[in-house]
This record gives sequence, structure tokens and C-alpha cells, in this order.
Amino acid sequence: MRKLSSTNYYNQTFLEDKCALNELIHLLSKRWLTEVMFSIEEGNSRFSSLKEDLKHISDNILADRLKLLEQYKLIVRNNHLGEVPARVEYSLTETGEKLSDLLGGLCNFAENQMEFPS
Amino acid sequence: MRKLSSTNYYNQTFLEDKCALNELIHLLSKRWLTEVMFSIEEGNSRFSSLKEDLKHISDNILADRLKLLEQYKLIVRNNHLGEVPARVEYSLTETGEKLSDLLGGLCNFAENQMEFPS
DNA sequence: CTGTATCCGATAAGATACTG
DNA sequence: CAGTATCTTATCGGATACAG
Repeated sequence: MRKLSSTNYYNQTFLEDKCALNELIHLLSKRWLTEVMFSIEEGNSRFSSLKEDLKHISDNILADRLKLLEQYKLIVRNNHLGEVPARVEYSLTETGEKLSDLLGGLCNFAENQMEFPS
Repeated sequence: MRKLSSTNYYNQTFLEDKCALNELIHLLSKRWLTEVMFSIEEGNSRFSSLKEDLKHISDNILADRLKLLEQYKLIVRNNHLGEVPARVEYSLTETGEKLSDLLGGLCNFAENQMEFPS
């Protein structure tokens, strides 16, 4: 639960305060996060179906990414209360869909106009 | 110089191979990288003027980010050979300018349509 | 089924000192 | 002026075990 080593922490918050883009990119850079978003967009709404679709993801990472996406209001969590076994469904918010579109454009750019070294 | 702890390394390359977007985001997520790009776009072409513009960046980080941007062909390095003291100028490539535009759109989205927690 | 808790190795940022 | 080399600390991803 500790953090902030002076400059390291300071610089990160400085950059995030300066421009929201830095905070967004920091979020997007978390491994699997965009994949989880795209997988939900494609119709995988359950924890188990996401886990199956993203073959190599682990439970704790998937749970963490879902929590993050929910906190940033990019997805909504629909808990079907009281059902046993538990049933939860996720879906994109409007903001989430908009972001997904923008990332589509960026993806197209990355694949067609960028040259990656080695 | 060592790396790859099996799954950790494997998953990263798996995701980068699957979609170039992941590799691009991984690049953009390096701290200061977009700031360096934007600062060059605004006319800061020298190492020293970038360092002055981005007040809290350290030498080794700035040097590393410039090297990365050059490797990905987002900037070009123009070495004025034989001048003493050394003089080097950086500028955006066409690809760099295109990426900068796209990031502008993403930045606009981040600042106007996203809600950041806490 | 849908998660949480703890631990460990790998990577990234930055401080400091030094170089052509 | 424009960097490089070495080292320390913080953060991140993943394995494993467990819980409501």
C-alpha cells in the first residue's frame, strides 16, 4: 500500500494532471485491458466466456481489468443478484464504445502506417 | 540483458503479434514519450531545449525516449557533423505528425468525455 | 461461477557520476 | 552540447491457493 518515491510518483501525477491523455494511456497500457474491452464488445459478457476467449489471461488479472474498466465507466457490471451459481454480465458503456472506435482508428494506423523495428 | 520469465514475456509478445495496437500503446505508455513528441512538434528541436521545456525529465530518460522515437521512425535525428560543440536537431516525420494528430483526438476525448475516478 | 489474498520475478523510472 | 553507464527502488504481471 506504500508508494511515492518522491520524483517517480511526482512525475507521474504531474503528467497526468497536465493532460488527461497521459492518464488514459496509462490505463490502456495495462496488459489485456484493450483485449478485454474488445472481447466484451464482441459479445463476451461473462467472466468465464472472457476467460475462455482470452486464452492466456489469469483470474486475478481479468478481475483487476474488469474492475478498472468499471471504475473508469467504460463498462457496466450487471449483477444478477441471488442467483446461484453467481451470474454477472458486463457490457460497454457509450463512453466505452466511443473509446473503442477511437482505438480502432489508432489500430488501423499502427498496422498500416507504422514501421516497427526488428 | 536477461528477460523472458516464460508466461510474462510470452503474453506480451503474443499480444503484440496479435495486434500492432498493443505494441504502439506499449511505446506510448513510456513516461514522457508523448510529451517529447509534442515538444518537438512545437519547435523544440535540440536536446537542451527539450530538456528545458520538459522541466522534470532526466538526461538518460530523454536520451532513451529520443532513441525510441527515432527507431520507430516518428522523429528524425539530424546530426550536424563536426561542429564543436556538438549540434543535433530532431524533427517529426510524416508518420510522427500523423500519430500526433490521432493522439490529439484521443486527448480531446480523454478531457471531454471521460470521467476519471478519485 | 466469479472472484480475492499473498508472494515473487521482471521491467521501468530516476539519481548520480562520467564522456567525446 | 549531447549524451552513456551503473545502481536502487517502485510498479506490474503472473502463479498459487482460497472464498462467497
